[in-house]
Amino acid sequence: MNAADASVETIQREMTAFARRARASAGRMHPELSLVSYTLLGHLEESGGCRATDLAAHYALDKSTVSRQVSALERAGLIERRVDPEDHRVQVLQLTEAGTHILAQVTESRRIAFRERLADWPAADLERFAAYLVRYNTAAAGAPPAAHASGS
Amino acid sequence: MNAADASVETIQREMTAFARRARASAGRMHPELSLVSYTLLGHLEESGGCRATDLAAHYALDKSTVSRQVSALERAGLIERRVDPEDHRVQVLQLTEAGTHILAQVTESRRIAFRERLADWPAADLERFAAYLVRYNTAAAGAPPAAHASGS
DNA sequence: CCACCAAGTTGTACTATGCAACTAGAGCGG
DNA sequence: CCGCTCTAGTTGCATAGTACAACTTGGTGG
Repeated sequence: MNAADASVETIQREMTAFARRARASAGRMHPELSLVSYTLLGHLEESGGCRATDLAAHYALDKSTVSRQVSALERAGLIERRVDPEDHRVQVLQLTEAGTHILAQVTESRRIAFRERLADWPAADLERFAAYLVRYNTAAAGAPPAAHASGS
Repeated sequence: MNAADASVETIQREMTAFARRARASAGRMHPELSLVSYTLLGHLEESGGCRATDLAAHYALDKSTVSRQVSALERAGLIERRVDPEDHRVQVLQLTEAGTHILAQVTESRRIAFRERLADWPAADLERFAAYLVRYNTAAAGAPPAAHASGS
């Protein structure tokens, strides 16, 4: 195995290790907003409102899963649904003020946690690391890990 | 917000996005070996055998969770338990040949998937990315994201 | 109008997980 | 040696997230 392969293996292992911890960590940090809810809210904020189907597609989740998450978020008053006047099947999801507020809070406290862990990193390394992650995830979104199995 | 903060935020968002996908992706890739099982087997291989409590501590899982995972893995014939002769409370967990084999298979196919996504990366970037991840996870292990909340 | 497709919802099942209660073994002070 | 306490692990119970399948409702094209 050459150096590049070794790096790939390290990346694999470390990404995996991180992923395994993330959910639980996120839950411990913010019992009120699970990792999934957080990402859904985040997407709504970025997109400025979208359909449940869009969320499902974006996050490779089943629409039933999204439906339930959305219900929970609506019950919690963090998002609201508006029937699209042009297509009554569609519900446009949008953050409420409470949702925007909570999202900002959680984002901030997550940022603090991350910043703690990254405190002693040189700025140049942070930038490169961030860029690598973006690049990696972009590739992953286009060609998911299951590509050779799922085909989709 | 300065450039470093922006990088931190990007890192946070991208790590989160990855984490959210990882479990499902791993499951689709290898229905026979969940992400958790995979990491547990991996740890057993690395450590050359350890106790359930060690696994729980290492992965910040409840011992009951580990106990069930271990039971499942044993049922599947991938690991075996041996009572420690020096302390009959302790079960030393070790990979069986079948476990070693499956682990190698899954590792290989995961590596292929990762390599696909990283195919067009220069070797130098791979190395740096890997190093960043290791560094990040090491810091995370020492000072988990919930550090400011959990204390321990 | 009817057949078909698309967006969501709901029923059901499964997995991972944590907490609490429990069992069993180890170690310690009397 | 006896009980107290600690540790390792198991089990009962509850919860969250997820998928799949069946269904409801609304749009579209013949």
